[in-house]
Amino acid sequence: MYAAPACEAILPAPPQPASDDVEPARVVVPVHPVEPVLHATLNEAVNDAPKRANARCSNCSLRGVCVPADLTAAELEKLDSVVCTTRPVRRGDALFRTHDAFHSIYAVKTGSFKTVVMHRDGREQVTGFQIPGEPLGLDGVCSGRHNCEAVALEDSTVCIIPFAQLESICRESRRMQHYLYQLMSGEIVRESGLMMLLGTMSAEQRLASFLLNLSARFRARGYSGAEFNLKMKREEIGCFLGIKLETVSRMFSRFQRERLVEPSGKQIRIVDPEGLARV
Amino acid sequence: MYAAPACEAILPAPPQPASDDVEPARVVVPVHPVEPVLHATLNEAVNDAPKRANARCSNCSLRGVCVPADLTAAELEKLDSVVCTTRPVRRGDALFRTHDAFHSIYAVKTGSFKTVVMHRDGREQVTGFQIPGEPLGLDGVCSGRHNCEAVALEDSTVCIIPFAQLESICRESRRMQHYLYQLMSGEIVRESGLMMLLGTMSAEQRLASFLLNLSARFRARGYSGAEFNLKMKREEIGCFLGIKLETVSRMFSRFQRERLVEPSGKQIRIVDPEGLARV
DNA sequence: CGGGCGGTTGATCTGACTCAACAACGGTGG
DNA sequence: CCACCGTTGTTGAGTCAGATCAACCGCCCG
Repeated sequence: MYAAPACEAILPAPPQPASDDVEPARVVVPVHPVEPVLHATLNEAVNDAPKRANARCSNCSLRGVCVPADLTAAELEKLDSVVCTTRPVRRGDALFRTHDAFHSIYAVKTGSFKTVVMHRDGREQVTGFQIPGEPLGLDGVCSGRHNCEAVALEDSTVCIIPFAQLESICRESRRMQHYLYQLMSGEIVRESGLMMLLGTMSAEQRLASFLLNLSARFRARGYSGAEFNLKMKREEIGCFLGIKLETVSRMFSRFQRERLVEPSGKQIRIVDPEGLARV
Repeated sequence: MYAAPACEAILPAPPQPASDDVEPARVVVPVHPVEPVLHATLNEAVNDAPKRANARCSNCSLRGVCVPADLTAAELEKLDSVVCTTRPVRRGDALFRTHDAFHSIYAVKTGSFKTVVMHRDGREQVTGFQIPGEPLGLDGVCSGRHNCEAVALEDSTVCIIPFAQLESICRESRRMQHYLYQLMSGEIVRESGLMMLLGTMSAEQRLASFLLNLSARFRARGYSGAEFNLKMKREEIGCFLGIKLETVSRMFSRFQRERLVEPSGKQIRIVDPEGLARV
């Protein structure tokens, strides 16, 4: 389970020899990226306006994470011409809401998000947490409206990728076309894994899976897989895992007692990953 | 909930004015399609061999269900050139298994399937049931291997759609390209709905949702939405809904007591859909 | 006719929920 | 700087929905 997390695949798992270029080494140090302050002074209106700026996939530190590592220069150039804007989203604000018209998909650039689907009776289910390099909004293609809401867990930025333009790139580049199909298929696989988690696992196993999965995703991005900071609160974790917040808290305590993890508030250190996997 | 089933969307919900052509009227009669006998005499070997035959989307009774209703003649012709084979699958046999190499996606033509993901420790989760017109195998695009196994619930047939060829059609036709993205996105939405079901609903609500969803899907295909035959057994329903077979059975009994449904074995008559939706 | 499978129902048990109290934390204003 | 208050997290006690274990029925099929 530790080596091959079943749920929440690390993006799909496309041809991604990855780490044979300079990128990972450069981002390996910070357990957390420094929170960008550039938008801390922006007011709400400006906050919502996309910012045309250094949003170039060709020199983004996440190249090879949210996009295949081996695109040709021509393909990268086309991507750059489409993915030309980023947008800051403040902690607690929604990037998009359920039933918003769908125009773009997004890639988390910095920070983190949760996606939430809700029932008319008020019931909510968190369907995922997204960290840098991970996609948002793929569920909107189907009906032309977003099916869930994406909320920033901390001050964050996303790259905006207008879907119609992405589609036309994909008609020209076989590689890009296939990658987009892989991305969507990966989301399907991720959700199947979660159905397995929700349908068959005990509360203890759910939390263990969750921690190992997050750990693997952080590691895959060059952050530490052994120690990380959970930006989401216990209630959101519970809502994601299909259990109550008190149960989440109890399971954390149990793991601590059993020397599996060392939680200090939101900061989590995974002490015994094999033990966690055995739960 | 009844009018707009949250989980298991009826294929996505793409531009599908549907019923303004002759198809639905023609298939409206049989609550069950007559089970095709053509392959009942075939032996196992032949059974596995795809059959090149009248697999033409252009005159398939499911046109407008598994493919947009308003494709141009040219687009239909291209589709026909790719979707040229069907394959019978015997009850209990697998169309594909987890880790099989991915080459094609499939559309159920007759019969029905379940898809199952499994954990190395033997835990299983049914991730969906597919009826005629519904797609199978989209989860394989991501890694190039199937992520689940698809098992026929009765003697069935599928249309085989080689994915590489479908991709090249999609590079030529904007409509087809977008439809395929919609199809995959629809699967993502369907699974989100199921996560909501598994994460937040009581056993009673799960079964009610399940029945209403099946009902809507049958209805959308011209079958009766009020009375249908569950090909899957109680255990499979439970494994899909994340509850035990005894609980499924108890909930059926409860629904019968409350005059919501009239089950006689696998044949189900929905008596009070509004009541079911209120559960 | 017998055996096995699928389904139903009852009795008991238990993991997670609910309700409740309290501790720790972070931000705000005096 | 500290006092205060709302939010978030932890822990305990009691309850309940659904799991488990078990008996039994009906049906199909050899």
